[in-house]
Amino acid sequence: MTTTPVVTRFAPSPTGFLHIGGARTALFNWLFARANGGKFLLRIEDTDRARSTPEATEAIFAGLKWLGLDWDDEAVSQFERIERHAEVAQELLAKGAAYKCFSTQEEIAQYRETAKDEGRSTVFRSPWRDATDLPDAPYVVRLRAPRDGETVVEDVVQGRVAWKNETLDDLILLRSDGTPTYMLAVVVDDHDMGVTHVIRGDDHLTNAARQVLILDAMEWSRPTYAHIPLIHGEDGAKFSKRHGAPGVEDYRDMGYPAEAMRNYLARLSWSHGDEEFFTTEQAIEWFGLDTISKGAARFDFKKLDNLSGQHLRAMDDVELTELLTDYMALQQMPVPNQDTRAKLTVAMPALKDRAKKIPDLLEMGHYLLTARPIEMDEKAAAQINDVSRGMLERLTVRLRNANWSHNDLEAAIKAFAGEEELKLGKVMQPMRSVLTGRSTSPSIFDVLVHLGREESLARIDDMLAAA
RNA sequence: GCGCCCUUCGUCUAGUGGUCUAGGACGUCGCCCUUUCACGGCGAAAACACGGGUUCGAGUCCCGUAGGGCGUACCA
Repeated sequence: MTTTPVVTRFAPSPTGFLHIGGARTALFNWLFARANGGKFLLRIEDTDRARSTPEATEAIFAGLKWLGLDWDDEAVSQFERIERHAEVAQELLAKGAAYKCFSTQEEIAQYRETAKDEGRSTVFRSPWRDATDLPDAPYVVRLRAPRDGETVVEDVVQGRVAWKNETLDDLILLRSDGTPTYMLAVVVDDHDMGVTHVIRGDDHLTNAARQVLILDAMEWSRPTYAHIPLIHGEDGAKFSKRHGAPGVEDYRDMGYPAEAMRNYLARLSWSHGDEEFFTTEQAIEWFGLDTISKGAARFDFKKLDNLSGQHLRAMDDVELTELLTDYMALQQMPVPNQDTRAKLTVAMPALKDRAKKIPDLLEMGHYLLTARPIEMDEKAAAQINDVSRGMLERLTVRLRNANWSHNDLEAAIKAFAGEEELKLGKVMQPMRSVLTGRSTSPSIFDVLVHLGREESLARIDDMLAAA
Protein backbone atom coordinates (compact mmCIF):
# COMPACT_ATOMS: atom_id res chain seq x y z
CA MET A 1 0.00 0.00 0.00
CA THR A 2 1.33 3.37 -0.96
CA THR A 3 0.57 6.22 1.34
CA THR A 4 -0.43 9.25 -0.64
CA PRO A 5 0.87 12.45 0.90
CA VAL A 6 -1.77 14.69 2.40
CA VAL A 7 -2.75 17.77 0.42
CA THR A 8 -5.22 20.25 1.89
CA ARG A 9 -6.34 23.60 0.62
CA PHE A 10 -8.03 26.77 1.71
CA ALA A 11 -10.20 28.35 -0.97
CA PRO A 12 -11.60 31.75 -0.01
CA SER A 13 -13.40 34.19 -2.28
CA PRO A 14 -11.68 37.55 -2.31
CA THR A 15 -14.70 39.67 -1.59
CA GLY A 16 -13.57 41.59 1.45
CA PHE A 17 -11.29 40.40 4.19
CA LEU A 18 -10.29 37.16 5.84
CA HIS A 19 -13.36 36.22 7.83
CA ILE A 20 -12.87 34.74 11.28
CA GLY A 21 -14.69 31.60 10.17
CA GLY A 22 -12.50 31.35 7.12
CA ALA A 23 -9.46 31.77 9.32
CA ARG A 24 -10.55 28.82 11.45
CA THR A 25 -11.11 26.72 8.32
CA ALA A 26 -7.67 27.72 7.08
CA LEU A 27 -6.19 26.85 10.47
CA PHE A 28 -7.70 23.35 10.45
CA ASN A 29 -6.42 22.73 6.93
CA TRP A 30 -2.99 24.02 7.88
CA LEU A 31 -2.87 22.04 11.11
CA PHE A 32 -3.90 18.85 9.33
CA ALA A 33 -1.34 19.30 6.57
CA ARG A 34 1.44 20.12 9.02
CA ALA A 35 0.45 17.27 11.31
CA ASN A 36 0.77 14.82 8.45
CA GLY A 37 3.80 16.22 6.72
CA GLY A 38 1.60 17.21 3.81
CA LYS A 39 0.98 20.32 1.79
CA PHE A 40 -1.34 23.21 2.53
CA LEU A 41 -2.40 24.96 -0.67
CA LEU A 42 -4.17 28.23 -1.24
CA ARG A 43 -6.63 28.89 -4.03
CA ILE A 44 -8.36 32.19 -4.56
CA GLU A 45 -11.89 31.68 -5.86
CA ASP A 46 -12.03 34.78 -7.96
CA THR A 47 -14.31 33.67 -10.75
CA ASP A 48 -16.92 36.19 -9.73
CA ARG A 49 -15.23 39.13 -11.41
CA ALA A 50 -17.73 41.66 -10.20
CA ARG A 51 -17.12 40.88 -6.56
CA SER A 52 -13.44 40.00 -6.57
CA THR A 53 -10.81 42.64 -5.98
CA PRO A 54 -7.01 42.48 -5.81
CA GLU A 55 -7.19 44.37 -2.51
CA ALA A 56 -9.32 41.63 -1.01
CA THR A 57 -6.84 39.02 -2.22
CA GLU A 58 -4.05 40.95 -0.53
CA ALA A 59 -6.13 41.18 2.64
CA ILE A 60 -6.46 37.41 2.68
CA PHE A 61 -2.73 36.94 2.20
CA ALA A 62 -2.05 39.43 4.96
CA GLY A 63 -4.51 37.78 7.30
CA LEU A 64 -3.02 34.33 6.77
CA LYS A 65 0.50 35.64 7.19
CA TRP A 66 -0.38 37.40 10.41
CA LEU A 67 -1.93 34.21 11.72
CA GLY A 68 1.24 32.40 10.74
CA LEU A 69 -0.48 30.04 8.32
CA ASP A 70 2.09 29.66 5.59
CA TRP A 71 0.91 27.99 2.43
CA ASP A 72 2.89 25.83 0.05
CA ASP A 73 3.47 26.63 -3.61
CA GLU A 74 2.01 29.62 -5.39
CA ALA A 75 -1.53 30.63 -4.58
CA VAL A 76 -3.77 29.48 -7.42
CA SER A 77 -6.17 31.86 -9.12
CA GLN A 78 -9.32 30.03 -10.04
CA PHE A 79 -10.16 32.59 -12.68
CA GLU A 80 -6.99 31.81 -14.58
CA ARG A 81 -8.08 28.23 -14.92
CA ILE A 82 -11.40 28.75 -16.70
CA GLU A 83 -10.08 27.25 -19.93
CA ARG A 84 -9.38 24.04 -18.11
CA HIS A 85 -12.82 24.05 -16.49
CA ALA A 86 -14.48 24.46 -19.88
CA GLU A 87 -12.34 21.64 -21.22
CA VAL A 88 -13.68 19.29 -18.58
CA ALA A 89 -17.22 20.36 -19.36
CA GLN A 90 -16.61 19.53 -23.01
CA GLU A 91 -15.27 16.16 -22.02
CA LEU A 92 -18.40 15.48 -20.01
CA LEU A 93 -20.50 16.57 -22.96
CA ALA A 94 -18.60 14.25 -25.27
CA LYS A 95 -19.10 11.35 -22.88
CA GLY A 96 -22.79 12.00 -22.70
CA ALA A 97 -22.50 12.71 -19.00
CA ALA A 98 -23.65 16.25 -19.64
CA TYR A 99 -26.01 17.90 -22.08
CA LYS A 100 -26.89 21.24 -23.57
CA CYS A 101 -29.93 22.89 -22.05
CA PHE A 102 -31.66 25.66 -23.97
CA SER A 103 -34.19 26.62 -21.33
CA THR A 104 -34.10 30.30 -20.52
CA GLN A 105 -33.98 31.61 -16.99
CA GLU A 106 -37.52 32.84 -17.40
CA GLU A 107 -38.71 29.39 -18.40
CA ILE A 108 -36.96 27.89 -15.40
CA ALA A 109 -38.50 30.42 -13.05
CA GLN A 110 -41.89 29.67 -14.56
CA TYR A 111 -41.33 25.95 -14.15
CA ARG A 112 -40.54 26.36 -10.49
CA GLU A 113 -43.51 28.54 -9.89
CA THR A 114 -46.04 26.17 -11.36
CA ALA A 115 -44.35 23.26 -9.64
CA LYS A 116 -44.74 25.08 -6.36
CA ASP A 117 -48.37 25.90 -7.03
CA GLU A 118 -49.10 22.29 -7.84
CA GLY A 119 -47.24 21.17 -4.78
CA ARG A 120 -44.60 19.28 -6.76
CA SER A 121 -40.87 19.31 -6.25
CA THR A 122 -39.33 22.54 -7.49
CA VAL A 123 -36.23 20.74 -8.72
CA PHE A 124 -35.93 21.78 -12.35
CA ARG A 125 -36.31 19.05 -14.95
CA SER A 126 -34.89 20.23 -18.22
CA PRO A 127 -36.83 19.21 -21.34
CA TRP A 128 -33.50 19.10 -23.16
CA ARG A 129 -31.99 16.27 -21.17
CA ASP A 130 -32.77 13.72 -23.85
CA ALA A 131 -33.58 15.99 -26.77
CA THR A 132 -32.03 15.14 -30.11
CA ASP A 133 -33.21 18.09 -32.16
CA LEU A 134 -31.15 21.00 -30.87
CA PRO A 135 -31.82 24.60 -31.81
CA ASP A 136 -29.18 27.17 -32.64
CA ALA A 137 -29.52 29.25 -29.51
CA PRO A 138 -27.65 30.07 -26.31
CA TYR A 139 -27.40 27.14 -23.93
CA VAL A 140 -25.95 26.08 -20.61
CA VAL A 141 -24.21 22.78 -20.04
CA ARG A 142 -25.87 20.65 -17.41
CA LEU A 143 -24.72 17.48 -15.73
CA ARG A 144 -26.83 14.46 -16.57
CA ALA A 145 -27.32 13.51 -12.93
CA PRO A 146 -28.77 10.15 -11.94
CA ARG A 147 -32.45 10.27 -11.03
CA ASP A 148 -32.73 6.97 -9.25
CA GLY A 149 -30.94 5.70 -6.21
CA GLU A 150 -29.05 7.90 -3.82
CA THR A 151 -25.84 9.82 -3.54
CA VAL A 152 -23.78 9.15 -0.49
CA VAL A 153 -20.98 11.21 0.95
CA GLU A 154 -18.83 9.65 3.62
CA ASP A 155 -17.72 12.57 5.72
CA VAL A 156 -15.15 12.16 8.47
CA VAL A 157 -16.88 14.57 10.77
CA GLN A 158 -20.51 14.34 9.70
CA GLY A 159 -20.56 10.61 9.10
CA ARG A 160 -22.53 9.05 6.26
CA VAL A 161 -24.82 11.56 4.59
CA ALA A 162 -27.24 10.48 1.90
CA TRP A 163 -29.53 12.25 -0.57
CA LYS A 164 -32.18 10.72 -2.76
CA ASN A 165 -31.12 11.51 -6.28
CA GLU A 166 -34.59 12.72 -7.12
CA THR A 167 -33.96 15.70 -4.83
CA LEU A 168 -30.82 16.67 -6.72
CA ASP A 169 -31.02 18.58 -9.98
CA ASP A 170 -28.98 18.56 -13.16
CA LEU A 171 -26.62 21.25 -12.02
CA ILE A 172 -25.19 23.77 -14.43
CA LEU A 173 -21.54 23.25 -15.33
CA LEU A 174 -21.09 25.99 -17.91
CA ARG A 175 -23.15 29.15 -18.05
CA SER A 176 -24.62 30.41 -21.30
CA ASP A 177 -21.64 32.73 -21.67
CA GLY A 178 -19.36 29.72 -21.52
CA THR A 179 -17.90 30.43 -18.07
CA PRO A 180 -17.71 27.64 -15.51
CA THR A 181 -19.83 27.56 -12.39
CA TYR A 182 -18.42 27.21 -8.90
CA MET A 183 -19.47 23.55 -8.69
CA LEU A 184 -17.43 22.61 -11.73
CA ALA A 185 -14.49 24.82 -10.87
CA VAL A 186 -13.97 23.48 -7.34
CA VAL A 187 -14.10 19.89 -8.45
CA VAL A 188 -11.68 20.39 -11.31
CA ASP A 189 -9.28 22.49 -9.29
CA ASP A 190 -9.25 20.19 -6.29
CA HIS A 191 -8.61 17.28 -8.61
CA ASP A 192 -5.85 18.99 -10.56
CA MET A 193 -4.21 20.28 -7.42
CA GLY A 194 -4.14 16.79 -6.00
CA VAL A 195 -6.19 17.71 -2.95
CA THR A 196 -6.65 14.63 -0.79
CA HIS A 197 -8.65 16.17 2.06
CA VAL A 198 -11.34 18.77 1.62
CA ILE A 199 -11.80 20.48 4.97
CA ARG A 200 -14.36 23.26 4.75
CA GLY A 201 -17.39 24.78 6.45
CA ASP A 202 -20.49 22.63 6.70
CA ASP A 203 -22.37 25.21 4.67
CA HIS A 204 -20.81 23.25 1.82
CA LEU A 205 -22.19 19.91 2.88
CA THR A 206 -25.05 19.98 0.37
CA ASN A 207 -22.62 21.06 -2.32
CA ALA A 208 -20.61 17.94 -1.65
CA ALA A 209 -23.44 15.79 -2.99
CA ARG A 210 -23.43 17.60 -6.30
CA GLN A 211 -19.67 17.77 -6.52
CA VAL A 212 -19.38 14.09 -5.95
CA LEU A 213 -21.70 13.59 -8.93
CA ILE A 214 -19.27 15.49 -11.15
CA LEU A 215 -16.39 13.50 -9.76
CA ASP A 216 -18.20 10.25 -10.50
CA ALA A 217 -19.06 11.41 -14.01
CA MET A 218 -15.37 12.12 -14.67
CA GLU A 219 -14.45 8.86 -12.96
CA TRP A 220 -12.14 10.75 -10.66
CA SER A 221 -11.56 9.51 -7.16
CA ARG A 222 -13.12 11.39 -4.29
CA PRO A 223 -11.14 13.28 -1.70
CA THR A 224 -11.78 12.70 1.98
CA TYR A 225 -14.41 15.18 3.08
CA ALA A 226 -14.48 16.90 6.44
CA HIS A 227 -17.28 19.42 6.80
CA ILE A 228 -16.61 21.40 9.91
CA PRO A 229 -19.23 23.35 11.85
CA LEU A 230 -19.49 27.08 11.41
CA ILE A 231 -18.56 29.61 14.06
CA HIS A 232 -21.49 31.51 15.47
CA GLY A 233 -21.62 34.87 17.19
CA GLU A 234 -22.33 35.22 20.89
CA ASP A 235 -26.06 35.19 20.15
CA GLY A 236 -25.90 31.93 18.25
CA ALA A 237 -26.40 33.31 14.76
CA LYS A 238 -23.84 32.94 12.02
CA PHE A 239 -20.86 35.14 12.80
CA SER A 240 -21.16 38.38 10.90
CA LYS A 241 -20.37 42.05 10.96
CA ARG A 242 -22.92 42.85 13.61
CA HIS A 243 -21.04 40.62 16.04
CA GLY A 244 -18.35 43.24 16.05
CA ALA A 245 -15.20 41.79 14.59
CA PRO A 246 -15.67 39.61 11.54
CA GLY A 247 -12.15 39.88 10.13
CA VAL A 248 -8.87 38.53 11.45
CA GLU A 249 -7.29 41.94 11.08
CA ASP A 250 -9.76 43.18 13.67
CA TYR A 251 -8.16 40.85 16.18
CA ARG A 252 -4.69 41.90 15.18
CA ASP A 253 -5.74 45.52 15.69
CA MET A 254 -7.29 44.74 19.06
CA GLY A 255 -3.90 43.40 20.08
CA TYR A 256 -4.38 39.68 20.40
CA PRO A 257 -1.15 37.80 19.73
CA ALA A 258 -1.39 35.45 16.75
CA GLU A 259 -0.40 32.48 18.88
CA ALA A 260 -3.35 33.08 21.21
CA MET A 261 -5.63 33.44 18.22
CA ARG A 262 -4.49 30.10 16.85
CA ASN A 263 -5.01 28.50 20.23
CA TYR A 264 -8.49 29.91 20.66
CA LEU A 265 -9.65 29.20 17.12
CA ALA A 266 -8.33 25.66 17.30
CA ARG A 267 -10.50 25.01 20.35
CA LEU A 268 -13.68 25.91 18.53
CA SER A 269 -15.29 22.58 17.59
CA TRP A 270 -12.04 20.74 18.10
CA SER A 271 -10.52 19.43 21.28
CA HIS A 272 -7.83 17.22 22.61
CA GLY A 273 -9.18 15.99 25.91
CA ASP A 274 -9.17 18.75 28.49
CA GLU A 275 -6.33 20.73 26.96
CA GLU A 276 -7.17 24.41 26.83
CA PHE A 277 -3.90 26.26 26.69
CA PHE A 278 -1.35 24.97 24.21
CA THR A 279 1.32 26.00 21.78
CA THR A 280 1.01 25.74 18.03
CA GLU A 281 3.52 22.89 18.08
CA GLN A 282 1.29 20.96 20.44
CA ALA A 283 -1.75 21.69 18.29
CA ILE A 284 0.05 20.24 15.28
CA GLU A 285 1.01 17.20 17.28
CA TRP A 286 -2.51 16.61 18.55
CA PHE A 287 -4.69 17.69 15.66
CA GLY A 288 -6.90 15.15 13.96
CA LEU A 289 -10.09 15.16 11.94
CA ASP A 290 -11.59 12.51 14.19
CA THR A 291 -11.70 14.81 17.20
CA ILE A 292 -13.71 17.55 15.51
CA SER A 293 -17.22 17.84 16.88
CA LYS A 294 -20.35 18.41 14.81
CA GLY A 295 -21.92 21.24 16.71
CA ALA A 296 -21.35 24.89 15.88
CA ALA A 297 -19.41 26.87 18.47
CA ARG A 298 -20.13 30.38 19.67
CA PHE A 299 -17.40 32.92 19.73
CA ASP A 300 -16.57 34.05 23.26
CA PHE A 301 -14.38 37.08 23.78
CA LYS A 302 -14.00 36.42 27.50
CA LYS A 303 -12.31 33.14 26.88
CA LEU A 304 -10.17 34.59 24.11
CA ASP A 305 -9.04 37.29 26.54
CA ASN A 306 -8.09 34.77 29.16
CA LEU A 307 -6.15 32.62 26.71
CA SER A 308 -4.47 35.69 25.29
CA GLY A 309 -3.33 36.73 28.77
CA GLN A 310 -1.90 33.30 29.38
CA HIS A 311 0.06 33.43 26.14
CA LEU A 312 1.37 36.87 26.94
CA ARG A 313 2.61 35.67 30.30
CA ALA A 314 4.25 32.65 28.76
CA MET A 315 6.16 34.69 26.23
CA ASP A 316 9.77 35.66 26.46
CA ASP A 317 10.30 39.27 27.54
CA VAL A 318 12.46 40.26 24.59
CA GLU A 319 10.02 38.69 22.18
CA LEU A 320 7.18 40.46 23.94
CA THR A 321 8.93 43.80 23.66
CA GLU A 322 9.20 43.21 19.94
CA LEU A 323 5.55 42.27 19.72
CA LEU A 324 4.72 45.46 21.58
CA THR A 325 6.80 47.73 19.37
CA ASP A 326 5.46 46.04 16.23
CA TYR A 327 1.98 46.71 17.50
CA MET A 328 2.82 50.35 18.17
CA ALA A 329 4.12 50.69 14.63
CA LEU A 330 0.97 49.05 13.31
CA GLN A 331 -1.12 51.55 15.26
CA GLN A 332 0.98 54.42 13.87
CA MET A 333 2.30 55.27 17.29
CA PRO A 334 5.82 56.58 17.77
CA VAL A 335 8.06 53.56 18.16
CA PRO A 336 10.22 53.56 21.30
CA ASN A 337 13.97 53.85 20.92
CA GLN A 338 16.53 51.25 21.89
CA ASP A 339 16.91 52.61 25.41
CA THR A 340 13.20 52.58 26.11
CA ARG A 341 12.87 49.11 24.67
CA ALA A 342 15.53 47.86 27.04
CA LYS A 343 13.58 49.37 29.93
CA LEU A 344 10.39 47.77 28.67
CA THR A 345 12.08 44.40 28.56
CA VAL A 346 13.27 44.80 32.13
CA ALA A 347 9.81 45.85 33.27
CA MET A 348 8.04 43.23 31.18
CA PRO A 349 7.60 40.63 33.92
CA ALA A 350 5.61 43.19 35.89
CA LEU A 351 3.72 44.45 32.85
CA LYS A 352 2.68 41.13 31.38
CA ASP A 353 1.50 39.89 34.73
CA ARG A 354 -1.59 42.02 34.42
CA ALA A 355 -2.25 42.07 30.69
CA LYS A 356 -4.70 40.26 28.44
CA LYS A 357 -3.93 42.01 25.20
CA ILE A 358 -1.01 43.99 23.81
CA PRO A 359 -2.65 47.37 24.49
CA ASP A 360 -2.83 46.40 28.18
CA LEU A 361 0.94 46.16 28.10
CA LEU A 362 1.01 49.62 26.67
CA GLU A 363 -1.27 50.94 29.35
CA MET A 364 0.70 49.27 32.13
CA GLY A 365 3.99 50.42 30.72
CA HIS A 366 2.74 53.93 30.06
CA TYR A 367 5.11 55.34 32.69
CA LEU A 368 8.07 54.14 30.63
CA LEU A 369 6.72 55.54 27.40
CA THR A 370 5.85 59.00 28.59
CA ALA A 371 8.19 61.87 29.37
CA ARG A 372 8.12 64.63 31.94
CA PRO A 373 6.08 66.53 32.71
CA ILE A 374 3.71 63.63 33.33
CA GLU A 375 0.12 64.15 32.41
CA MET A 376 -2.27 62.57 34.86
CA ASP A 377 -5.53 61.06 33.78
CA GLU A 378 -8.67 61.89 35.72
CA LYS A 379 -8.52 59.06 38.21
CA ALA A 380 -4.87 59.74 38.93
CA ALA A 381 -5.41 63.46 39.37
CA ALA A 382 -8.13 62.78 41.92
CA GLN A 383 -5.47 61.44 44.27
CA ILE A 384 -3.69 64.73 44.43
CA ASN A 385 -4.72 67.30 47.00
CA ASP A 386 -3.07 69.39 49.70
CA VAL A 387 -2.87 66.48 52.08
CA SER A 388 -1.23 64.09 49.65
CA ARG A 389 1.02 66.85 48.40
CA GLY A 390 2.34 67.52 51.86
CA MET A 391 2.75 63.85 52.45
CA LEU A 392 4.72 63.40 49.26
CA GLU A 393 6.93 66.34 50.13
CA ARG A 394 7.92 64.75 53.44
CA LEU A 395 8.38 61.39 51.78
CA THR A 396 10.67 62.81 49.12
CA VAL A 397 13.14 63.84 51.75
CA ARG A 398 13.42 60.22 52.84
CA LEU A 399 13.64 58.93 49.34
CA ARG A 400 16.60 61.12 48.46
CA ASN A 401 18.68 59.23 50.98
CA ALA A 402 17.29 55.82 50.27
CA ASN A 403 19.17 53.02 48.70
CA TRP A 404 17.48 52.64 45.29
CA SER A 405 16.55 48.99 45.33
CA HIS A 406 13.14 47.35 45.46
CA ASN A 407 13.61 46.08 49.00
CA ASP A 408 15.13 49.24 50.46
CA LEU A 409 12.51 51.42 48.87
CA GLU A 410 9.79 49.18 50.16
CA ALA A 411 11.27 49.31 53.65
CA ALA A 412 11.64 53.07 53.56
CA ILE A 413 8.13 53.70 52.34
CA LYS A 414 6.60 51.29 54.80
CA ALA A 415 8.49 52.91 57.62
CA PHE A 416 7.29 56.30 56.47
CA ALA A 417 3.69 55.16 56.30
CA GLY A 418 4.03 53.77 59.80
CA GLU A 419 5.34 57.02 61.21
CA GLU A 420 2.64 59.03 59.51
CA GLU A 421 0.07 56.49 60.67
CA LEU A 422 -1.11 56.06 57.13
CA LYS A 423 -2.27 52.93 55.40
CA LEU A 424 0.18 51.97 52.73
CA GLY A 425 -2.41 52.57 50.04
CA LYS A 426 -2.73 56.19 51.10
CA VAL A 427 0.91 56.65 50.28
CA MET A 428 1.08 54.49 47.20
CA GLN A 429 -1.86 55.79 45.22
CA PRO A 430 -0.71 59.44 45.15
CA MET A 431 2.77 58.23 44.28
CA ARG A 432 1.37 56.17 41.47
CA SER A 433 -0.44 59.21 40.14
CA VAL A 434 2.66 61.33 40.17
CA LEU A 435 5.03 58.70 38.83
CA THR A 436 2.84 57.10 36.19
CA GLY A 437 -0.06 59.46 35.59
CA ARG A 438 -2.37 56.50 36.02
CA SER A 439 -4.36 54.86 38.78
CA THR A 440 -3.11 51.41 37.90
CA SER A 441 0.43 50.31 37.18
CA PRO A 442 2.88 47.67 38.31
CA SER A 443 4.03 47.75 41.90
CA ILE A 444 5.26 51.21 42.89
CA PHE A 445 8.52 49.76 44.15
CA ASP A 446 9.08 48.30 40.70
CA VAL A 447 8.12 51.54 39.04
CA LEU A 448 10.63 53.45 41.18
CA VAL A 449 13.36 51.03 40.25
CA HIS A 450 12.48 51.00 36.55
CA LEU A 451 12.39 54.76 36.43
CA GLY A 452 15.55 55.25 38.47
CA ARG A 453 16.25 57.69 41.28
CA GLU A 454 16.72 60.76 39.18
CA GLU A 455 13.63 60.42 37.02
CA SER A 456 11.43 59.35 39.93
CA LEU A 457 12.36 62.27 42.12
CA ALA A 458 12.06 64.65 39.20
CA ARG A 459 8.51 63.51 38.55
CA ILE A 460 7.59 64.10 42.16
CA ASP A 461 9.27 67.49 42.14
CA ASP A 462 7.38 68.46 39.01
CA MET A 463 4.14 67.94 40.81
CA LEU A 464 5.25 69.77 43.93
CA ALA A 465 6.48 72.69 41.85
CA ALA A 466 3.20 72.88 40.01
CA ALA A 467 1.34 73.45 43.26
C1' G B 1 -42.16 24.51 1.32
C1' C B 2 -38.34 20.77 0.35
C1' G B 3 -33.39 18.67 1.49
C1' C B 4 -29.31 18.10 4.79
C1' C B 5 -26.88 18.96 9.46
C1' C B 6 -26.80 20.07 14.65
C1' U B 7 -28.56 19.98 20.23
C1' U B 8 -23.99 18.04 27.71
C1' C B 9 -23.34 23.92 32.87
C1' G B 10 -24.36 31.19 30.50
C1' U B 11 -19.99 29.87 26.85
C1' C B 12 -16.01 26.33 24.87
C1' U B 13 -15.86 21.29 25.77
C1' A B 14 -14.61 15.82 28.12
C1' G B 15 -17.65 11.74 27.67
C1' U B 16 -17.65 6.27 22.05
C1' G B 17 -23.63 1.30 27.11
C1' G B 18 -22.06 0.24 33.44
C1' U B 19 -16.12 3.60 36.55
C1' C B 20 -21.53 9.85 35.35
C1' U B 21 -24.80 11.25 42.41
C1' A B 22 -21.54 13.85 34.48
C1' G B 23 -15.09 15.91 34.52
C1' G B 24 -12.10 20.37 32.83
C1' A B 25 -11.74 25.53 31.12
C1' C B 26 -13.75 30.64 30.57
C1' G B 27 -17.25 33.62 32.91
C1' U B 28 -20.09 34.45 37.61
C1' C B 29 -20.18 34.45 43.15
C1' G B 30 -17.52 33.85 47.99
C1' C B 31 -12.91 33.54 50.77
C1' C B 32 -7.46 34.08 50.95
C1' C B 33 -3.10 36.86 49.19
C1' U B 34 -2.60 42.22 48.38
C1' U B 35 -0.68 49.46 47.92
C1' U B 36 -4.74 49.84 43.17
C1' C B 37 -5.73 46.66 39.16
C1' A B 38 -4.42 42.11 37.86
C1' C B 39 -2.03 37.43 38.73
C1' G B 40 -2.19 33.29 41.96
C1' G B 41 -4.60 29.84 45.68
C1' C B 42 -9.08 27.69 47.80
C1' G B 43 -14.31 26.95 47.46
C1' A B 44 -19.48 27.41 45.46
C1' A B 45 -23.62 27.75 42.15
C1' A B 46 -24.33 25.92 37.20
C1' A B 47 -25.77 21.09 31.98
C1' C B 48 -27.07 15.54 29.44
C1' A B 49 -33.63 20.06 24.91
C1' C B 50 -38.31 17.01 25.36
C1' G B 51 -41.07 12.32 24.63
C1' G B 52 -41.00 7.36 23.39
C1' G B 53 -38.38 2.90 22.63
C1' U B 54 -33.95 -0.98 22.62
C1' U B 55 -31.22 -2.96 26.93
C1' C B 56 -30.31 -6.08 33.16
C1' G B 57 -28.41 -0.96 32.48
C1' A B 58 -28.55 5.15 28.05
C1' G B 59 -25.52 11.49 28.19
C1' U B 60 -23.80 7.42 25.17
C1' C B 61 -27.97 3.18 20.34
C1' C B 62 -33.02 3.81 17.51
C1' C B 63 -37.58 6.69 16.42
C1' G B 64 -40.39 11.00 16.97
C1' U B 65 -41.15 16.25 18.73
C1' A B 66 -39.24 21.02 19.61
C1' G B 67 -35.47 24.52 18.82
C1' G B 68 -31.26 26.15 15.94
C1' G B 69 -28.16 26.22 11.52
C1' C B 70 -26.98 25.54 6.40
C1' G B 71 -28.59 24.78 1.52
C1' U B 72 -32.31 25.12 -2.11
C1' A B 73 -29.04 30.62 -8.14
C1' C B 74 -26.63 30.80 -15.28
C1' C B 75 -23.01 33.53 -6.33
C1' A B 76 -18.91 31.44 -4.41
